[in-house]
Amino acid sequence: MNSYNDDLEQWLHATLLFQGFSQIQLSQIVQIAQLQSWKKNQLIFKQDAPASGFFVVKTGRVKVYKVSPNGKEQILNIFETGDNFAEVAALDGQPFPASAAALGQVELVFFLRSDFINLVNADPSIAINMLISLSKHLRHLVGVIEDLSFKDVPQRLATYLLQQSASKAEAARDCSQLINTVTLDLTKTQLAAVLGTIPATLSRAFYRLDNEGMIAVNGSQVTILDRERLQTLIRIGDPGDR
Amino acid sequence: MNSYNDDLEQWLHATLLFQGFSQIQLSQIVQIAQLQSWKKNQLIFKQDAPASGFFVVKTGRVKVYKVSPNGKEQILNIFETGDNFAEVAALDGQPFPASAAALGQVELVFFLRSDFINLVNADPSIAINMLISLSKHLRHLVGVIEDLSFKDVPQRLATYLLQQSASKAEAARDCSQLINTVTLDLTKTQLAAVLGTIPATLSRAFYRLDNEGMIAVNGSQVTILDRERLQTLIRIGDPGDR
DNA sequence: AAATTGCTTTGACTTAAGTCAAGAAAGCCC
DNA sequence: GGGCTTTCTTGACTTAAGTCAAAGCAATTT
Repeated sequence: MNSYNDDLEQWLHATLLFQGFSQIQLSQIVQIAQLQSWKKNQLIFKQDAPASGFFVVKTGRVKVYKVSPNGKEQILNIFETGDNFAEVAALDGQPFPASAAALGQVELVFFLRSDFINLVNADPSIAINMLISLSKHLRHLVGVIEDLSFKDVPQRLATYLLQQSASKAEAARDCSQLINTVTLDLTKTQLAAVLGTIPATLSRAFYRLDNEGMIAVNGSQVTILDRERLQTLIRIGDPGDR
Repeated sequence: MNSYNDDLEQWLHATLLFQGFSQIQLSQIVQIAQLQSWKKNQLIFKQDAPASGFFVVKTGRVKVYKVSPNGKEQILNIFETGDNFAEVAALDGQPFPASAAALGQVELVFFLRSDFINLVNADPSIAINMLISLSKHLRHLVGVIEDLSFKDVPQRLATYLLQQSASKAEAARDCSQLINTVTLDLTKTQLAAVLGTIPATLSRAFYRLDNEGMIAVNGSQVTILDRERLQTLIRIGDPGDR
């Protein structure tokens, strides 16, 4: 009950997972919360390892990913401040279905599975927000499947850029201009793993969209030059001459 | 409170979603349950339509799938007796992320979103089983992504056949022999849609595994001749001469 | 049983994308 | 800033898998 815990309580109250919770509930949650600190590229948990619990991102970003026997990496999701991840493992007690690693310096709030299960059994209403959270993750994965199954790499890239642009536009109410420049917050190797491809192929996809005048690439700065054509590319397929 | 409802109550009690529920809870649930009957190939709900509620399969099978702008179909999951689906839409109220259709004559138990939300608010413990259910669906989708991202079509087919064989072996305690014959309970066109490919490509994958002596195909009867090689095919890639 | 319909296989072709490797660019550390 | 490492791009090549279309089967109906 020190001010440190009060801070954490305040902070957790602002997350999607714990919003709307009562003071009593929050204080119970804080009591089982454990703060963790991870350095860049550290492995947070590994695929098939026994599930210990779940996490909320305090600061930094985390990638959740799978690695194939051949070494190809597929990033399933990237979690940022306020997001929670690995609830699945905390709920059903099965091993982690994927691995997680810190994309940079990361602070996490960790909840041990057994502690959390006790809490939910004592007060099931705690579980309700988690349903919403799981639903969101499920929808995201459906989107990933859609991309992998239906779209070629340039289409996936176009989809990604428009999504980034949209979420950036939503975050800041900067009108028109800035919305059209997306600053990639991943290396292109990481972006390739998000889009289910490899760096060489992603590089060629950037080249194509740039070459056809839909975007202008300058390092990690990508300017959207022709939203329309990017959108029709995603819907219909190749519009340009080749 | 007639015998009809009693039957439904009994039946629901045996499903994963409602197991462990009290008599009181079950009777509340039965009160909001609606029985639905669908004919083969009927559309149960359509992608992007407003979410009305969720379903439990009483009899028959249902496919949940997406269709690309080009008309390619990707089946996300096939649900059988006792399974529930579309909980996501019932929980977050967002539109359905995919479509669902009856694979044959189907009986469903339908729960209207608003009815169910009321029930959960009144008694949050009802939500706990749903967490497990969502976790299962999430894990399944991760598996689909893994297949699409890492495996070629013969590998996905091998994976499917071994899974079917394993689940068949689990269902019946028939030893050795019968486990090695899998009867496809989908048309090959549907199986192609499950595996994220098209009939022509699936046909060639069957040919390859057959030709290399790993399986013997005879219509919808597939006999597993060499489990070992199927397994190494999935892990490492191509073992045979070509 | 003939006929319509739908499912499956096959063939020839095209194309997207992975592989491997080398060079270019960018970032980082003393 | 030089040297180191990592990331990114490009080229030449290979291969998996989609496309289109035709033919072969199967199943169902009348």
